[in-house]
Amino acid sequence: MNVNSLIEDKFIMEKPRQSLNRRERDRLLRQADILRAAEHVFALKGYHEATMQDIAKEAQYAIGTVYLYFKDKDALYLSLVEHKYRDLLAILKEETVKAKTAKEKIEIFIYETLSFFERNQNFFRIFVSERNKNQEIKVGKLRKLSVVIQHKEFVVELIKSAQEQQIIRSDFSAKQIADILISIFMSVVFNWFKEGSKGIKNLSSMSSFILDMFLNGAAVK
Amino acid sequence: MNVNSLIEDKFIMEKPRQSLNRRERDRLLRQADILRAAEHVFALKGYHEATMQDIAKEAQYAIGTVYLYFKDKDALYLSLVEHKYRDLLAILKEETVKAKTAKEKIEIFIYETLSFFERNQNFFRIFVSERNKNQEIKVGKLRKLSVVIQHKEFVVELIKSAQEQQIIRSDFSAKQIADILISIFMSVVFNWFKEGSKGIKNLSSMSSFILDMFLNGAAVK
Amino acid sequence: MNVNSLIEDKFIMEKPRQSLNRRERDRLLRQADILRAAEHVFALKGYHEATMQDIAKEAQYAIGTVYLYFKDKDALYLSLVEHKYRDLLAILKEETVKAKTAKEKIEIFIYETLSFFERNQNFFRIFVSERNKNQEIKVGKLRKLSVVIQHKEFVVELIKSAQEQQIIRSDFSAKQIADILISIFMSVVFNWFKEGSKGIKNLSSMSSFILDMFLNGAAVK
Amino acid sequence: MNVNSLIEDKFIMEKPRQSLNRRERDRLLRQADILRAAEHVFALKGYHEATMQDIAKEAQYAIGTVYLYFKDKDALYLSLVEHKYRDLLAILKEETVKAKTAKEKIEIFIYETLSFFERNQNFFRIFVSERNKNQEIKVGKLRKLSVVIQHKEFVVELIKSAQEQQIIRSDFSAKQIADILISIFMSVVFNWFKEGSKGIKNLSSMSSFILDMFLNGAAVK
DNA sequence: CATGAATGAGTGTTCATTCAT
DNA sequence: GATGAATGAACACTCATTCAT
Repeated sequence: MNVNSLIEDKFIMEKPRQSLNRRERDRLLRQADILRAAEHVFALKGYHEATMQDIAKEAQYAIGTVYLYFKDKDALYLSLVEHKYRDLLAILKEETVKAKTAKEKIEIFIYETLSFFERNQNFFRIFVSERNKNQEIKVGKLRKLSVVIQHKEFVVELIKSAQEQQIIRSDFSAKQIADILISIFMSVVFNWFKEGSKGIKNLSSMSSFILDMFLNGAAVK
Repeated sequence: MNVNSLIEDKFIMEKPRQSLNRRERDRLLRQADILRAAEHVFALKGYHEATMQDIAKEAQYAIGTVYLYFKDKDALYLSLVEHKYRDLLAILKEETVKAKTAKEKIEIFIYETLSFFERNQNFFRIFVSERNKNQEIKVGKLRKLSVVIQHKEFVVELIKSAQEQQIIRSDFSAKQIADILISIFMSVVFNWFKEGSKGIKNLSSMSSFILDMFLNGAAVK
Repeated sequence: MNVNSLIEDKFIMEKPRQSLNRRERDRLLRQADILRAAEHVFALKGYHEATMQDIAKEAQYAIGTVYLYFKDKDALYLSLVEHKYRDLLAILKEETVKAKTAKEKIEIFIYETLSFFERNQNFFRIFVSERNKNQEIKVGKLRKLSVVIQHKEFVVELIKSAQEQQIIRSDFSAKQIADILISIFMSVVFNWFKEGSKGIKNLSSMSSFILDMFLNGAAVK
Repeated sequence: MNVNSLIEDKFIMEKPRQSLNRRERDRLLRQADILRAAEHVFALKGYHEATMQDIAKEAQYAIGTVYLYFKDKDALYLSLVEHKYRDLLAILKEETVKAKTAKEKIEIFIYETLSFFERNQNFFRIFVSERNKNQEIKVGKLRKLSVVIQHKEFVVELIKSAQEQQIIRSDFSAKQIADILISIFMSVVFNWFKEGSKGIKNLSSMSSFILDMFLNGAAVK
């Protein structure tokens, strides 16, 4: 968990009084500890099998402490997902602005997301578990998390501009095509992790496989 | 739940004594009731949030009765998934043999699966939930359910023969491509259901969208 | 389970109408079947672990049938104990009358009881389990079972007459001494069964061991 | 439940830091509460009829609290029996060493055990219930509880040394004779409790009755 | 009468959450 | 603020008993 993204949470851009900052910084440090532990445990066991006790132990805090930082299990989970998405989104935005063409942007999007998940395998499991979940009433709030929506919109915008640049076909909506891009992406990453050590394909070759399949499809040309 | 598939379970090809059949048929009818209820509840709440009580109530049986037909929650869940997959697989096999070319087979595969999920929206949620789940130790047995494997193999074989017929590119493995086909498929169906009533695209147009994206990709040609 | 003792239950000494007798005899036969099964299962698993299903299966009847003959699990259990005690008591009375002296009667009592338990090892487990149980509210009714009381009284009478004949000391009550006799007896039989095959002492030698310890005690003379 | 015996569990012979001791002592206090409640309830209802809820209520704790101290019902039961036996055994060892002759030791053994059960009537019921139980698979582990075995061995050693000192006859094994001593003992205590208030014999007279019957038997000399 | 499917109260156990220290 | 013991609602599952066939 990137502490920076936590600090941003607060938008404390007021003049930083030292004593408050110290307190605040400590708080964020602990929050990050707990989120790190939660990520590990949720990835390992899934939402329901993971207990708050597990997470507290992994974080090396008492269970009561966890509740000091997160109102309940749900909030912890949601916060975890939110921060991760925020981190990912920050990277994507930062890197894609460098590119000129929409195609380059898509390439960068794929490469950077791949690389993000490589560094965050635990989160990938959670990410995958969460896509597609409309059930689980409580956790369902996820879909409304603004970062998740922002991430989705980011991809849609990517496709939209590619459509404008005549790189992506325009006979289907950007949203539909964006979903398909993400789907293909997830499928590839999923297999990558499942195969584990043996595959160890490098990121570049995987990137180009995804891009190729996405752009050109499976048919013989 | 299709009662036929339940009845097939028994391979009762012996001379059908009426009295025995009656008992047996009753049993299967009730089993189907419960599976139907389970499908509904699991789809609505997911595996963990669904309680045996919920399912019993939905099926209008007492809790004990459910246990008369399924040894535990896990067995009920597994049985549900297994039967659904079996139904789907039976349809797919039956319909694809009619086709001559591999391309036709893929078309039929898409159309029939689409149509199956249209009739089994509840199961679709479960299906989606299950793909991607490596955690959840017990439920994890699912991946080993032979019908699930058979279904996967069926799709791989479909791709393989399309590769042999030079319809699908051969620079990637049939398995990789099969995964992508299923991914695209799932993504489309997922959105279809999410949009609910408003979209109501017809099956044929959706089929051709999936096929188009799968074969030709998203790039402008 | 001795069918005779079951028949006695009814004290039907009225003129035996044939049709009724037939019905009645059938009924007793089934009752005996079930009691036999219950004896086996209760001995194996104990009262609580034994299920009515277990017993029905062992008896090769449907569960409903068991309830046709015994009002509930408790009644079945009680009936079992009662019949066994009745059988034992009948034997003891029949055999001890043959003896002249009180000492002979005691010898016969020991020998016959030993021999009864040899033939009814299953019942012995139940018998042992039951002695000493005041807890288990429901089963506690046992202590009031008249046969159990009769059996106890029989032993007390045995001791009493031995006291009158100056064979047994009179400085303690017959009841106290009777309890001790039974205790010693149970302890020996318990070990006999526990040791199982290896010990295989014969009945006579065990009888005399019990009698010796009971009469002369453990002290060196 | 004697808190001392619980504290001994820990063999805390390290320098007793106060803070640690406090926590630990609290824990043992609560454990003792629960064991006390369990003793009461198990004695009253027996193992199976006693519910964890009953015990929790008796102990005035919530059900979850009981599980904080004992992993399951079985563990609670076993722990109870173990602690009681340990207490008894400690007393017996402590008191019998004071005696010189084997006969004195036996006298002390009888007197102290009598006195222990007078203070632990509830446990006596459990003790009696447990002797004689070979069935009940789980609870059957009891027989292997080392304290139970140690207690038995203690009595056997008592008899053995009495045999060596020519006080107890040697024509039967110490084990056989030990069993008989315990049997007689149990029988007397059992009646003592059953008669309840009216009997109120004093311990000394009961001791000598047991010893007399055990050593000299029931025969007129 | 015999059957055994159906019932649902009751049990052991877990775990998110609270709160006194 | 930090702790973790205490709580009790909730769940999966069992089994004695009933009753329609």
